[in-house]
Amino acid sequence: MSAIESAIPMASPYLPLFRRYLRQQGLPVTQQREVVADVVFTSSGHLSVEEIESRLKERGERIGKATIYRTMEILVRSGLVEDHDFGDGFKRYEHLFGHHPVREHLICTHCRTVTEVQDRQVERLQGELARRHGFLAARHRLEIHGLCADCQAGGVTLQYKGLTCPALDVA
Amino acid sequence: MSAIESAIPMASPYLPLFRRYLRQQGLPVTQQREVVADVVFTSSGHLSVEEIESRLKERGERIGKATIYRTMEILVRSGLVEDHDFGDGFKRYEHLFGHHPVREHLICTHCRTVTEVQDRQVERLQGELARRHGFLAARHRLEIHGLCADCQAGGVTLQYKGLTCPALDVA
DNA sequence: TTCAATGCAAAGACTTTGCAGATGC
DNA sequence: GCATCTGCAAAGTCTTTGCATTGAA
Repeated sequence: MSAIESAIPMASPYLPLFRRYLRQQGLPVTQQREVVADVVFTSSGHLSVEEIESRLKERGERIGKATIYRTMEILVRSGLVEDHDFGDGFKRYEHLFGHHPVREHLICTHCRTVTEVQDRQVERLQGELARRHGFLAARHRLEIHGLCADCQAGGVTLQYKGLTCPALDVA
Repeated sequence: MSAIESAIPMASPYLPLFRRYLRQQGLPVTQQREVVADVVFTSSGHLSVEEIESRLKERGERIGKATIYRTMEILVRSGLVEDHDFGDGFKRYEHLFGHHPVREHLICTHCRTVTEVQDRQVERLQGELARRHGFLAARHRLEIHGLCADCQAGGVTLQYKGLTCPALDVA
């Protein structure tokens, strides 16, 4: 192995894909881009930029936030990574290897844990709704908000703080 | 009509609900809260704070942004208004009167138009997925991203900019 | 009168941008 | 070598917070 091909020990087997994408686009394959991509490719779950940054630090890499943001933009554009917005006020990123793209999420409103769920029916539903509106569907995202099993077991209850039946009860 | 009951001309018939909620919670019913709520109740679609602010200016109201944010928080808590995050980098608000809560959205990736869609199947699916994971579902949100009919007619095409088949094509 | 809300401006959190120096090709 | 990237810091955007003043009850 040459130094160029194995600059990163235990690099993700998917890293070459990103290299190829960069070359296809005429973009330089820099060390920073490779390391950032590798962190994302070798992590599971939904990473925030802050989490990516701290994993880089664990590896002894000192890469500026701006570079991380710029690299994430390219990764998303490449189709190798997807970004999510769960309403935390910042984006989260997830690589698309190793499983069918899962876009169904159970989000706990109490502990903010996000659980991935797989279901083929949503795919079908997406097609049906899109067709009905002349819409060309590319991807979907289903979020179900509520309480996870752990929080329920911990005694947390789901309280609806609003009015019981607004429309029927004009005083 | 007393001045108190009709401070706002052509006020939304739902305004009294918000007044009642405030009293229930022991919160003062202020002019600002009423006007902000009325703007939201009498508008359709998904309003950003900036849009709310400009509609207030059109009415000749001069209400600080902080007050708008604080009022929106209460409105969401009251259950009369729902907040959305379509990934624009800011929240949007929608009152829940006049129709079933619609949480299915077709989002055009080109012109960013959001179309509401109604479908009962999603409700059923939510229950099913939640049950399967011991999750207590409160609400859901289904976003389908793609190209709207108008943009398609306008010649916009949905291009996948990434690699054709990443996992099978490691070079 | 008394407690809370308002409005302003400052601070905060996340993200983007500008530019001098470094690096890929 | 030339174009592009990187890293830092500054700026930008949306949102929250602190505090003196105003207002509801």
